Amino acid sequence: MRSHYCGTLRKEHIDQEVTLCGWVDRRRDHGGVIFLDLRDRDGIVQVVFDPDTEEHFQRADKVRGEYVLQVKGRVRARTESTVNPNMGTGEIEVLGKELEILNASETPPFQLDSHTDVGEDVRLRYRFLDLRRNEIADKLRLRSKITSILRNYLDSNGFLDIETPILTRATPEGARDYLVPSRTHAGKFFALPQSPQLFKQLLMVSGMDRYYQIAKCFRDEDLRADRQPEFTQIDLETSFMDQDEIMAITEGMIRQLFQQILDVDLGDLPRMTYAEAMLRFGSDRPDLRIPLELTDVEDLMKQVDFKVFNGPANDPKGRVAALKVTGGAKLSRKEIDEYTKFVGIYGAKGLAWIKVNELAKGVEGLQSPILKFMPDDIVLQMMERLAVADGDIVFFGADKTSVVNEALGALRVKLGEDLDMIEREWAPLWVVDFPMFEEDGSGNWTSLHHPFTAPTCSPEELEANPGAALSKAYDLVLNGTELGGGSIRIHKSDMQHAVFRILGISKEEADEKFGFLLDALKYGCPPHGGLAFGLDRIVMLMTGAKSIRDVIAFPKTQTAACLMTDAPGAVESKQLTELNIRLRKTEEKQG
RNA sequence: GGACCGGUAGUUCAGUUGGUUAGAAUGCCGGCCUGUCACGCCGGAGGUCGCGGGUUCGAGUCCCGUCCGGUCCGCCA
Repeated sequence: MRSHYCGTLRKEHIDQEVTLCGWVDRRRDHGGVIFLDLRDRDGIVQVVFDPDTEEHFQRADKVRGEYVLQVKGRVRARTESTVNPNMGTGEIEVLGKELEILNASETPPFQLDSHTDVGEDVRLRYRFLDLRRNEIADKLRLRSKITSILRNYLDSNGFLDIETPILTRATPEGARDYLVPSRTHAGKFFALPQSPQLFKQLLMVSGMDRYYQIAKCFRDEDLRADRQPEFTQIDLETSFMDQDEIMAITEGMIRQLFQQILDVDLGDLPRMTYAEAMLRFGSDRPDLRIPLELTDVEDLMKQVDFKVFNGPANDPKGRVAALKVTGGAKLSRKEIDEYTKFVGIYGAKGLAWIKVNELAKGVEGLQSPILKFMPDDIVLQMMERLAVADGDIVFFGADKTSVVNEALGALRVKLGEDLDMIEREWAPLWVVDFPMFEEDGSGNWTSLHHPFTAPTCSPEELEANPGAALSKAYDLVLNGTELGGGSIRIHKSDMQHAVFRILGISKEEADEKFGFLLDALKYGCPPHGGLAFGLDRIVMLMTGAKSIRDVIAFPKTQTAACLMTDAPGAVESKQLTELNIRLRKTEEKQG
């Protein structure tokens, strides 16, 4: 039906007869001449109809926005004064000779041109129209290109694309499962996978050696701007590769991706231990674009009355840290109050600060509501350690370590953005040497990664001191976003049982939930490990999208609903009967 | 589960201390126009102020509840 895509026409097509198909983006009727901007997936081109072609001119007169047209005409150069530099096709236009209306359109609920500002709820209700806009469609096109490059890389490195089940059983990975009732097993449920974790490990036991999958994953947890209930992972697993080898091959994948899509060389990715990241940035996914760091000052503060910081005094589980902000003394009292409120979100009970006005005057040159609670020599020692200069401000946090890290870590990022301190466009790194376990506050251990992650020590050492154990886990972080993470897995039964014991999972429970994995470990399981990248987040970063919804064709709202299909919906009682399900609450709203 | 922001014409928004007939822009409809490109000019239609209750002589505006959309905390690798 067509010879060219609208957006691809250029000067070299001049004098060619073309047939175009597309939608009417805009129509400008000048009485004696009608301009139609015709849009398809590749862009927009101006088509001109004049009364010489009377029948077709009359049709062009009847055309409205979003009508679907087939246009035959000749490409011609625009005169110098009518060139439009804002359009890719702005140097040419198509002189329309024939116009066929393939379909009419009602007036759309919102204008689809690039100038329209429209609420996201309306866009999501009419997502099929929203996606017709090139600025949205372009993100999906880039997503397709990204998956294509990743597949090529993995294919050429010997990875096999193998599908794993969507209907599976509940996994222990922490998140709430989406459940699917079984008709043939009354009272039992499938779960949708939170990730293909156990299946890919079993594929290694099977000798598949290198596996990958672009896998849909499901987690029934509350949403965020970068979290959807169903999302996509680039999931991979390898046998007989150690941690460095896996990191090297996946780092190569991400570098090639950025090279080919954005022409950006990410270089060799630096590595940082989890402990260093927490100490310097208060986060295990530090945004290294921002030149601000936390500094421990607990030793200096030992003699100081901690009540001024609203924190627990000399708590061994606490942390006292400072965040120096270069040039931050210009912040107003009101702005500091805003930041105080901001850190309150993370549980900080206050935000102490010292402004450095004129360091040469010593303590006299400082300004702060907390100075009167601190000995002068301590203050000056601290200023020296922080290497402050005139015009700086220093913020302090003193509380439980987790509160200080989260509050000052978030404040660091916010100040970096607010004060326009972002130094470079891309700052990737690996975070390594994660702890195996963390304490949940009531003396129980939980996995920091997941229970199949291998530690760096023996099972005996692990059980002797779980809190000190490190794991062979690694996260790839870019601009403060965790792009992906993985680990070397446990491939021996005694280690897996040791981990289960530490986590308080009984032998019976382990057998019931992961009997198949424990069985597999008995029959020659190779050393193996892998990693999973969040495709949606990668596409977000590469397109600059602020919301994950912008990189998913049909996303869900914050309450995990689809405004277009109105899912989830009620079902007929017959269906429930077949599934042996009775609803506890009678439904007020039907249909 | 919690904090905060928003919901007024198809769309994006304004609406003062609670006061008479709820406005603007854009879109839409009709007319005019041969070089526009977010065309222009003239005219017109278009409203359950999210929903329910309350206070009041009087509610878009105040109060309570509720639904929807969003950002975040908790949660979530």
